[in-house]
Amino acid sequence: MTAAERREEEKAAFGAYVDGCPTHQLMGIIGNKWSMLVLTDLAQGARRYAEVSRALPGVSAKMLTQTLRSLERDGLVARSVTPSVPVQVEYTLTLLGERIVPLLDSIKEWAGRHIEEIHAARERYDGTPAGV
Amino acid sequence: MTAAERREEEKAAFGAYVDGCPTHQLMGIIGNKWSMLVLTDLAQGARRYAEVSRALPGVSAKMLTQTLRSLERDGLVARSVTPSVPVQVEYTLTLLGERIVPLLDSIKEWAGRHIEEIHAARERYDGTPAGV
DNA sequence: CCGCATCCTTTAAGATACTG
DNA sequence: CAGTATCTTAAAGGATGCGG
Repeated sequence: MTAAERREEEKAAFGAYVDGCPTHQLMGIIGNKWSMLVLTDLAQGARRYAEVSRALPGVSAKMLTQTLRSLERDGLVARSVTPSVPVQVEYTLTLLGERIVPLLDSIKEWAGRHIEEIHAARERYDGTPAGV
Repeated sequence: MTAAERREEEKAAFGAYVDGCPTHQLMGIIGNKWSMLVLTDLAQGARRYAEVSRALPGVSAKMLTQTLRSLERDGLVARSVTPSVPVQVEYTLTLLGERIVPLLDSIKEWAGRHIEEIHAARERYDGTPAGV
C-alpha cells in the first residue's frame, strides 16, 4: 500500500503542478474553439457584439458571450457599454490582448508552414493516399 | 426563409473553413491536455513508454497511448520497437517534432511573462482580492 | 441590440481490469 | 513492458426562448 500511496501523492502533486502551470493555463484560454477567432477579429479593430457574430457565422450566442466574457475576465478584451437605447456594446483588445497577437501570429505561421507535412504524415499513417 | 437559408449556408461554409484552417488543426493537436507535456518530455531525448509515464504521474495508460498515437500519426513523434522479450518501445521526436519545439517554447515564454497579469485581471474581475 | 437561462448532445478524459 | 478494452464521469459546445 505504501507504494500505491506514494503514487497517489505524486499524482496529486503533479496534478497541482499542471493546474498551476502558466502554459497550461494559457492553453486553456486560447485553446478553446472560438478564442483565437475572436481575438483575431478584434485585432482588426473595435467590434460590436453583432459584428463579431457576423464575422464568425458558426458561433452560437451562448459561445460568443462565453468567449467574450472569459477573454474579458482574463484581461485580454475590454468591453465598453454606451447607454443608448438600445444599448451599444463595443469590444476591443486591451494592451495585454494586443501583446498576445504576435504569439497568435507565430502559431498561425507555423501552422501554415507545416500543416501540409502533417497531412502527409496522416495519410501515410492511415494508408489513405487520397480520399476525404 | 430565404434569409435563414442563407444563414445556414454561410454557417456551413464557415464551419468547413474552420475545420480546414491550419491553425485550428494545429490547436487540435497541441491543445489537448497531454500533448505539450509529452512533446516537452521527448524534447529532452528518447524515452520509453514507461519512462514517459513516470515523467507524467497524472496520465492514465489510455491517455498516454492515445496522445502518443496521435502525435505519431501527425508525424511529430516516431515510435520504434525492439523485438526483444519483453518488447522495448522507444519514442523520439521526428524532425518535424523538433521544429515545433521552438513554437512551444514561445508559448511557454509568453505564458510565463504574462500569467501574473492575467491572474491580476481575474482577481479584479472577480472582485476577489486575495483568496482561492 | 445584447445577452442570460435552460435543456440537450457530443467529445474529452479518467478509472479499471485484462492480454501478448 | 507496453499496451487494449470497457465503462463512467466531466466538460465543452450548441439550440432555443425569454428579458432588459
